[in-house]
Amino acid sequence: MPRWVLALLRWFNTHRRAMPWRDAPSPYAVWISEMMLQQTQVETVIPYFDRFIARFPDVATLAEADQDAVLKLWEGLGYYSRARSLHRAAQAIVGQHKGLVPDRYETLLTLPGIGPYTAAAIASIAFDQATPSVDGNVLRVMSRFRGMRVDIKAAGVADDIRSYLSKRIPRSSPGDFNQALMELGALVCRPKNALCEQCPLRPSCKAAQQHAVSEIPLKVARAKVPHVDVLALVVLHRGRYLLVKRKETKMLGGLWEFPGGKREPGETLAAAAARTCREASGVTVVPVKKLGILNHAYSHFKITLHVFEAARTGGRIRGGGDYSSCEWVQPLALAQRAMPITARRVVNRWLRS
DNA sequence: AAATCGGGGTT
DNA sequence: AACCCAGATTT
Repeated sequence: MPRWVLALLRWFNTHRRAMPWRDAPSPYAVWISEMMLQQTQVETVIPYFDRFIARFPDVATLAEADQDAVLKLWEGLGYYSRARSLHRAAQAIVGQHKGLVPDRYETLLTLPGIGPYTAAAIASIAFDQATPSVDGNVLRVMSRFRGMRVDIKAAGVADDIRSYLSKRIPRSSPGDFNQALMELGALVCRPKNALCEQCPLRPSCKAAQQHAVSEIPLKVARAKVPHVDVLALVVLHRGRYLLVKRKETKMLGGLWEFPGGKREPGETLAAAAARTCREASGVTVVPVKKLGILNHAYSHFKITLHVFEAARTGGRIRGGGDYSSCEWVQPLALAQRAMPITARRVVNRWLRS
């Protein structure tokens, strides 16, 4: 075993953060936590994890739940395909794996939402399989450690590091080894302002030796994200609000929001309001009053959401565009619907006073 | 290989 | 405002 591996494990023993899924690490808890942790910081996940485990304590409970209930507990966490995949995987585990989370890397890979990172994390942490889990932290830590002046998002880099680590991951505590590398990336070998003087890997770190820690990994310019104006219509009719449900295959799939859509070039806000509401829900409206605007940034575009109060003039509810279905919902029932953060903010800002 | 898919924390 | 986060899936 290389000397740095032992130094890393010793460091982890004294610096590991407390996390609820580390208290009683059942395979189910490890799986749920790893799904939530994809592209999401530890501190953000903790309250979601606690609520999720309390509501869905085991695989069978999750498999039997309605997707709406699963999405509701995911509300605000983002990347909602993770929740839909998690739900489908639970049903696959019940139907094809006797209700037990698979213990082999290759089997885990066959489940929805589980890729190379998550399969390795579950296999190592829950089942002591010596498979390296390579996430963004590990890519940064190891690219620095080995002095790799590369774009860590480029093809083949993860495979290279996975291969490198597979020859060095200890058979005795592979889960701790994987978690230690990630913990080190989060606490010490940070993207900016790395704390090299605290690092157990410093004696062998190529980037530290070359005074190049701030230059590795290579930073690559990102494409600028476009901006679009989006309409949202708050339609109150006979004491109920009009909501539309987004198609599963679309962004924010399975979530409920106020009808609306993108404004086309040259289109007035009022015209766009009427058109997008009709196309999304089948209900025709006239905007009555502008409630306000919300700005929001997604991964690959930014929006300004123009929120209008509108009055129904005709039409009947139906799905359309990005939307699969449509309902009139009582005000008190709005809280139970899983909504994207923008729609939830509309409720909290303009429907509560 | 590149694009898609959220929301929030950090700098 | 840019970058990043215990990535996976689709195009």
